[in-house]
Amino acid sequence: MNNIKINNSLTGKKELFKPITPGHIGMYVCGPTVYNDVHLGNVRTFISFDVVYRYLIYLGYKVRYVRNITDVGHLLNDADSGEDKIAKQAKLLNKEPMEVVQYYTNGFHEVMRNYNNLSPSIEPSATGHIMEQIEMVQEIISNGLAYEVNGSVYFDVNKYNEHNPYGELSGRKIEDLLSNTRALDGQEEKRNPLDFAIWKAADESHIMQWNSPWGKGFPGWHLECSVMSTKYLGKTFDIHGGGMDLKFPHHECEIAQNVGAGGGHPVNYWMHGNMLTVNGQKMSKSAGNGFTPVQLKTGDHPLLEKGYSEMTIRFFMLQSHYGSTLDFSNDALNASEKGFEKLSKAYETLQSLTPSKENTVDIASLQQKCYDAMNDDFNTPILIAHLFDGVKMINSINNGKANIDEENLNKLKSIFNGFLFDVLGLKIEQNNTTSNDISNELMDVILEIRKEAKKTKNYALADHIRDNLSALNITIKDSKEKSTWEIN
RNA sequence: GACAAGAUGGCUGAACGGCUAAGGCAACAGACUGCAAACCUGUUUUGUGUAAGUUCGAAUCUCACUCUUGUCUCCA
Repeated sequence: MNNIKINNSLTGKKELFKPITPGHIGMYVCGPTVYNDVHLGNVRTFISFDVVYRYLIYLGYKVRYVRNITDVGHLLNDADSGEDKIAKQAKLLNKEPMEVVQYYTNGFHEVMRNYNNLSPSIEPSATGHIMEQIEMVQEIISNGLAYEVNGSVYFDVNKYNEHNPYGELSGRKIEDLLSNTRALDGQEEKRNPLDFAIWKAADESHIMQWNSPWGKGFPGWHLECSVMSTKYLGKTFDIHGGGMDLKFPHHECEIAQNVGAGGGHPVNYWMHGNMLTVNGQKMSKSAGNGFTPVQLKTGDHPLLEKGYSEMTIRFFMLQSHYGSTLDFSNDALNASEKGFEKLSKAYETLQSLTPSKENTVDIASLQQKCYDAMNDDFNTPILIAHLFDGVKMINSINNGKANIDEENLNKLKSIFNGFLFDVLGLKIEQNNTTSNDISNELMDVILEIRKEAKKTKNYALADHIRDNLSALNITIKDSKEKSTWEIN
């Protein structure tokens, strides 16, 4: 079996991965809050963990992958006293909260599909687990780690910290946190500024609320992940993923809640994906520098020179390691577009290669390198570099400069199918030549005329066609068999 | 301010003490072409923020400095 190493954010070290139950893996990833469109930064995180999921499956593990939908409980303003995000958007749009939730959940799923992410095994929603959340609040209270004030329940961080290291994940010390706490409104109910709401009382103006032992209210944001991961993966599970920006306070609170409810430390390996930046700044909803997937596809954004396909973007993201920041720029995307084209073309060439008797390429070693790359903390950029070694082999064989026998050819095909498609989740995009709309038919006519002109050595006409099409942003690409075209 | 991550060639981005610092893009040359483009092949002498230290050996470890980013309030 393969030895996978994972950079564990809890310890800050690269550790050998050992599942709790051999052959089975439980993985939880914090999903989106469905109150508006996802942006590219969100997409990056989900692609990163999609590849983790895909690789573990590829190795033969049975993986239960849980990714939640947050549809309540995300407070908008400071100090746990603001409005619920979903409820606010519902008021603005004059819709039922669940209507908002459904709309953006659908949109999220569509984006995930377009980027070729696999569906998680379970995608639970916070509103579907209100009872379980109430139960966990009760457990925490009964363990003396939470207190109720005016119908709200707060987690007692100081008390927790007496026996447990609050801040262990993010490397913070409680004294530092205390000394740096800002004075905020709406904290008068808390005994300590670090305390956080696990249940929040709702007045009548709140349009999302449920009955509870403490009156009408709604669950705190951090609670749902603790509850749902426990319910579906057990009190301790293998991998917990999420964006770097969730490390504190969200994941820190999650640990505290699980421990506080008597479950012990919930996660063996914490994985955090790094941020996508734009001109060096974090892409975020609040900064307003986020591209929606649609804008990226069409290029309809001031910072974009043109549109890019989903697979170009997926490839672009996988060319960096999930733990590193990745800076988004037109140059970088153009480079990825070219690179992915080259890879796609080589894949098509691979299908047409014919085996020979002798063999001059080392496919076994290539395959081992691919596994090694992924085993080393899911190092997709290295894997891609090795696949480009494969591209060079494919082209050499195609040019007659190298030979491959049947056994190795089959192995090479399985490497590309396995790592390119199954693991990296890329797919070859079809050109516009297969569809049969009118412009394709017109272009066929034009290219046929040009072909005739070349045949009769009427180069003036052939060049005239090429130049005038070029003026329309249409590029003709000649090859030995036929000419193709594309719009720039 | 506290804590965390980081600074690698023209751009992007790997490496986690040990052969010529990966790969992609760009540039240049060749091959192909009627000529180009595309595809293919090859090449790209000064590149690891600054200054010290540990070591036989440092991009990698230690110290200082400069700068960047993130978290500390909702965010993947």
